[in-house]
Amino acid sequence: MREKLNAFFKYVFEEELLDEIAQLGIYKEVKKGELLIDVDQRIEGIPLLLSGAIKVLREDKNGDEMVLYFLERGDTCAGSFANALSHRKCGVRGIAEKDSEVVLLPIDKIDSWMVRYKSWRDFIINSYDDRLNEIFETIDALAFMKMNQRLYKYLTDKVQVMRDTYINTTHQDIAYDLHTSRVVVSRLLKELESEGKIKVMRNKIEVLKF
DNA sequence: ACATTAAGTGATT
DNA sequence: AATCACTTAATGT
Repeated sequence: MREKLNAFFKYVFEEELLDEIAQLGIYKEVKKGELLIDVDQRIEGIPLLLSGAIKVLREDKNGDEMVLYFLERGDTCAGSFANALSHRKCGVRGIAEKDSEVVLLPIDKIDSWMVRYKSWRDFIINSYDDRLNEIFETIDALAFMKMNQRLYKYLTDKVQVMRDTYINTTHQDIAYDLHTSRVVVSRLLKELESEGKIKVMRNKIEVLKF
């Protein structure tokens, strides 16, 4: 556990803090497609992402959903931090986009770490800033971008997060993530293909330009 | 061979 | 850009 932490956090956190995390954190593997957190679920701990990728979605009462952003290794869901402290419920759903490893940090500790470790404070504040900026990006995409641009952004983001130019997914699943219909996705994908940006296959898309 | 699921298409709003 | 209604293609059993 300590080695896994060192891999990404060696120069992020102080030694003692790393020791505490290794000692108190609960290591958890989340397989692709599994739920890490769900809407209205009580936060059991702050997740530190060691490897993999988590897709974070917003869901409304009708069950309609939309992707907000992806978390990568070294990220944490800062929103869960405030929620955890105030014992509020979570407003988003987190699903593993691929097999991932997380460390769940106990709620009572993260508070005291704030005053004891500068690196922890910085980490949390940075995390907030990162998440906020990502949400701004998605708001911009929603408000100002046409569906074809949004689709392309989605694909290139996914390439980034998955570190693979091949995306295994169906048109329908993309439609759910962008909150549109499958027919539209199919047509726009074909458009992007004719522009030479991607190549579409059954259950698979290759992103050529990104 | 048949059923199921993914993807393509034309027309309509 | 969404929806409908339908076709075609790929895949599993």
